[in-house]
Amino acid sequence: MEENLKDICGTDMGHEDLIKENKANTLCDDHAYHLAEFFKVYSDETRLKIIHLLSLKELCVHEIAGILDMSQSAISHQLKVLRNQKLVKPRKSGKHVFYSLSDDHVVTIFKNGLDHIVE
Amino acid sequence: MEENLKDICGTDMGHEDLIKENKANTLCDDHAYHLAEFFKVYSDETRLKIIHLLSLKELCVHEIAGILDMSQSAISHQLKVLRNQKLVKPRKSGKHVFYSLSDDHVVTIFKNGLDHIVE
DNA sequence: TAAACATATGAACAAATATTCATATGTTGT
DNA sequence: ACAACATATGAATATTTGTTCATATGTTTA
Repeated sequence: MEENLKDICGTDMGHEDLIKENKANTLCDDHAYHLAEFFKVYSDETRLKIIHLLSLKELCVHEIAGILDMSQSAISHQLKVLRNQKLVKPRKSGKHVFYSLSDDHVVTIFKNGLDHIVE
Repeated sequence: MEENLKDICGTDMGHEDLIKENKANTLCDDHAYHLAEFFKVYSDETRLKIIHLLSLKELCVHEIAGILDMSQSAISHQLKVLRNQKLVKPRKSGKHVFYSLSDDHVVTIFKNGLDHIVE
């Protein structure tokens, strides 16, 4: 016997109506895009390690590369991503460029995530 | 004239010593991996839209596909990712499978992210 | 000024990821 | 039992993303 949609979905609407009804409620493309970009920055191991290091101390590019045992180029590319998304800010000093976190929000998000995985 | 490293880095250590010193402080690979996985789930537009919809109402696969104007297969694949990471849970009812969010944490993370991008 | 060092970046390559397509499994209604 | 429907999934394909390599720019020191 066919189950009543009201029983299934808690609504009187048929599936098609429900679909039409809810299209208006969809997270808009613009928000979805930016939100995805927001989370994407934090979704890479290297970037997370960089964020973690910078939460402890301002560091220049080759120091980060040395600590993480990665090439200067790889780190520089990732710092560019972090810069573009305004998570870190550079400070030029002679031939060095020192990076630090833009603000406390970055650490907050990082720590919130960490709480969820160590739980 | 060479800048003293103390001036540059706020430490007496040379760069090499600093690098050695800090390797111990690096976010361990295991944590980095899991943290990246954690954020990765939220870093896709389709998954974010699904999460958003499920925060409003329990829905079955073809309803989600209908609302988002995407193929059943694409949605099913993404639901698998969300299931694997325990963000959603399935409830079988006849030939339908209804999905809902596993717990409030998911919405909290979603909303925290949204706050950052609309600010 | 030349050599050494620090960083940034474009291009090439490799790896990961999302969607489509075809199809298998299982349930409902006739 | 059969047809229609709902979902899941493997394989193929397209796209995105991360790293390497080569090199350009700019600063310091000899």
